[in-house]
Amino acid sequence: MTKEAGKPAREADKAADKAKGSKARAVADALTLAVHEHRLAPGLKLNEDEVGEIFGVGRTIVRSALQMLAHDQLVTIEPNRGAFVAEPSIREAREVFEARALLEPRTARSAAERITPQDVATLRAHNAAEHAALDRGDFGMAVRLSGEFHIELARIADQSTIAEFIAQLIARSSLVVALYWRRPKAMCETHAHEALLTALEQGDGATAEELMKGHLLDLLSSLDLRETPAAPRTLRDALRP
Amino acid sequence: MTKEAGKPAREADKAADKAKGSKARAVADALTLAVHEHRLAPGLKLNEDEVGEIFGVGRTIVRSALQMLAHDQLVTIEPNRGAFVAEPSIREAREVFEARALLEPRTARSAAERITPQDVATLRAHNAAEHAALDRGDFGMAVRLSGEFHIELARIADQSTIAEFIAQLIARSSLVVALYWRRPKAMCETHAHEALLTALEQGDGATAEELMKGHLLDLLSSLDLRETPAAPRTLRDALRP
DNA sequence: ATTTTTAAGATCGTGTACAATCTGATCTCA
DNA sequence: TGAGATCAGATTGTACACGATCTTAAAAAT
Repeated sequence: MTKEAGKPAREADKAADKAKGSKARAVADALTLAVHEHRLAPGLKLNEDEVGEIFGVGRTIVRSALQMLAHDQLVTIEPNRGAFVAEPSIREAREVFEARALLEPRTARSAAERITPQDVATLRAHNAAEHAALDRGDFGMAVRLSGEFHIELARIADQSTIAEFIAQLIARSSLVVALYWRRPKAMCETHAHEALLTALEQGDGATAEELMKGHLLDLLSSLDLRETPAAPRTLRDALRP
Repeated sequence: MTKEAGKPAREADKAADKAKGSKARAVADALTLAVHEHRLAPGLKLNEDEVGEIFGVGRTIVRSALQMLAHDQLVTIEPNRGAFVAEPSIREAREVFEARALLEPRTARSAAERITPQDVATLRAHNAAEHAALDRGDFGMAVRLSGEFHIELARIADQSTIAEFIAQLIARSSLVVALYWRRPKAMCETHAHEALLTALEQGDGATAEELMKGHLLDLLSSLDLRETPAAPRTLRDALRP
């Protein structure tokens, strides 16, 4: 009996599951969450020793986690310089939304065809939480929940490969929003999500696809992606705050 | 100052080849290439010490490279067990082609709108090399070149984010082909590529999009993705669905 | 005073050693 | 003989130390 008998509750084991997967994954997930909630500003330097100290792990773990994030383009690793929270260029920002425009509308249609009442309940809960966060003024949490809505949709569509891509794009979108957000008139977003939700609930795939397409265009148009003059955006300047 | 006299010796060639990326990237690229050429069979165990010995690097580098490949789902890392060349399930195989169907046709259209004579020349060279490899009976090289055709197309479309996704999907497609290929009547592929090339050369985006869509469907239909594959690859896979 | 040089400090890249874990085989007992 | 326990070998997970490289800033020379 070297091992505990059986496997206990699945939901309660979530934390243990991550710890078991690997500490590096746990650190990477924590950092990703922080990016989703806009708690890590683009350009911030992520010192390996410092991060390791915070999470109580060695530098090896931190390095592994940072490499994961670098692969998702959430951080950029400059050789012999260190890791920094990524600062997506305007071009990259456009590319991210271009990719989302290719993936998400069709995925929303698929989701509409397979959605279950349970899924609807989950999404409604997400929506409610997002509203609550906005009313509370917790913009970070609102951005995170808004992104999770899209990720959950991809998961419902039962296409884990595409869902993985979308998750990456959502994370990068959080950085894009942090950099190029125009005005806090984002409230339309939650309404867009609600309209989507009703279409999904009725199994109306075509409408869901169109709504998602429009939603992404709205999001894109709410950004300020004009070319910055002379681009004085060096890392040194970015680190000045 | 005298950098050349420092420590060139045996690593000079590799340093010149991948001067920018680290050694880990070089190892990862080499392994990826081997997968593309069907030189690494799915399910093969990649012993860290062994790989390190082959490439003349330490286990740290190998570990980093394997983590990169694991992120691309080219290898699966089982905790305390090691790394194995991935064996995509039938479901994963379908998902890969589903994702390609979403990304590549529209990307082909974009490529047609931006393609330059230089790009056409490059693609023609690729095509010729693919034909030559097939005539020579070098199927591994043919598969690799066929994949690179698609990747190059995405690059021409000037959407590096989407190109990155497609590159991942192509790599996984190589594994899928290795596992589920039906018959060596793949010659249609090269003709499909040639038809695409002419459409691209004429800037006919709509035709290119349609051709790509059909090409991907042909590819998918040339696989044997029946739910009951007579070949449960390994006992481990059979026991761990 | 400005520019170049130089040195110090800090950070990252890599190899190596040790601990944890798994696999496979041997041994014991019914 | 067969099932279960135990142990040796091997492999991965992690921490740590040393060397390489970059940044920073002071100091010296023009």
